[in-house]
Amino acid sequence: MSGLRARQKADRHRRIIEAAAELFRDAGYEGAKIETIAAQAEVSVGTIYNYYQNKGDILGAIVSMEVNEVLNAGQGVVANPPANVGDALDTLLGIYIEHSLHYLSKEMWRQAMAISTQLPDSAFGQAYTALDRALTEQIRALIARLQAIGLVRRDIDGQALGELVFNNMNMMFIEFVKRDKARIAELRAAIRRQNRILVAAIGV
Amino acid sequence: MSGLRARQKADRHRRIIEAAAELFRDAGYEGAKIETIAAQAEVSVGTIYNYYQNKGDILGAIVSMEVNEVLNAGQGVVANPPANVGDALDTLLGIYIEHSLHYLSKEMWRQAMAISTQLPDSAFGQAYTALDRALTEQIRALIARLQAIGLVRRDIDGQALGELVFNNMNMMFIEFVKRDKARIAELRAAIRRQNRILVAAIGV
DNA sequence: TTCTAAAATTGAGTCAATTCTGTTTTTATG
DNA sequence: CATAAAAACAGAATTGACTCAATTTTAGAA
Repeated sequence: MSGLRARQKADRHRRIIEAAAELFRDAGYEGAKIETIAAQAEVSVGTIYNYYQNKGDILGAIVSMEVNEVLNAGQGVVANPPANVGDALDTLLGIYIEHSLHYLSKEMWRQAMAISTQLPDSAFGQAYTALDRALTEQIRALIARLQAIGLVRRDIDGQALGELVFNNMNMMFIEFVKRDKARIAELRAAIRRQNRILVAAIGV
Repeated sequence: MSGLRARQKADRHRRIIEAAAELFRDAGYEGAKIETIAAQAEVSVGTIYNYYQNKGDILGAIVSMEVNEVLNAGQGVVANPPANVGDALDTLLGIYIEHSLHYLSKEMWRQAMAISTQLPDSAFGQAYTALDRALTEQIRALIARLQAIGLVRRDIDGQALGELVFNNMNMMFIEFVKRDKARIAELRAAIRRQNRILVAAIGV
């Protein structure tokens, strides 16, 4: 079953994603018509719906690539964190934030977030929630690491703290993508300021 | 200019909101067709669009009523908070959460949140952001009150703390409305657990 | 009362996502 | 090779939010 059909399938998947990514960037998510994506990918409209359940799922595939890359980059920090709680958190969250606009425009993020809330049970909705959980888990792992090193008090509830840090960052990120004018540097500074309260509380 | 025309206008507004609220609840947001809302409100489709810019704005009007009610209820807690930081936060956030499903179903919340992210510059998007800010401000006011009473350390950055608490609650609430099965009691317990870290850090 | 400009209403028409159904291509089998 | 079943494709048809030009209603002046 890995003959012609499978190859064509993979190729069509790729063509659709590439066409969509380009059009989403150029014309925006709403501006990119399925018909246009289909034309550019050289498939029919029906075929796109054979590959993806809806327009959102196409965007979802692009978002997944982005977040997985970020998760990968984050592993390095968890394995070898800066020797200071504040910097450790700032470095990990900094990686998330700095990577975030690499493939996705703010408008694409807005759409992706909206869809994941609107249709939490859709393929993309579930994938997005899983990605959020993976990020939370990575922050929790960093905290556990800092506890092991002795930089964070052992009696701190690492799970709760990880959720708190992720939730705050994520909410700040949502507000960030909602305002086209907002700058990355401001976002990071605001999050650092908020985390300072936590850092003071959990340091040994 | 407060004659017949103004009265009819107010009456049509009310009829549209009432019809929409009922249909959103019964058929869901997507399931409620503008045509049906118009029929039930005894106006034409065009008239609805004369009163509201789009379907989301109709939902927006309902959400605003809900949140304003919650803000009102919260004032009492800020004016007269429980004599204990953990309880004070829990009481205020508890009011928000317990009221939240009074007029709005989870599905309606999901749609409202999605629209506010998707179209942050629309009438509703801006109103929603303002409501979020008002809630954050109320939490900040509670913290300031607790500082004044002497329950919270004066050197704590009240603004940053307020944002942290609100962002975390809001994110948890988003996850809550995304899962139809999630119970209010569980949500409150999870938030209490997260806030415990903060409470330990900021108490005198 | 009658008339007129402004305001509001109407519903048929437009547009784009999604669905549906008949056709074509691929694979597996004899 | 021939062929039948399965998988995938195509694009016309449907659906529902939203627009707009024509019509109706209202407020106030004469």
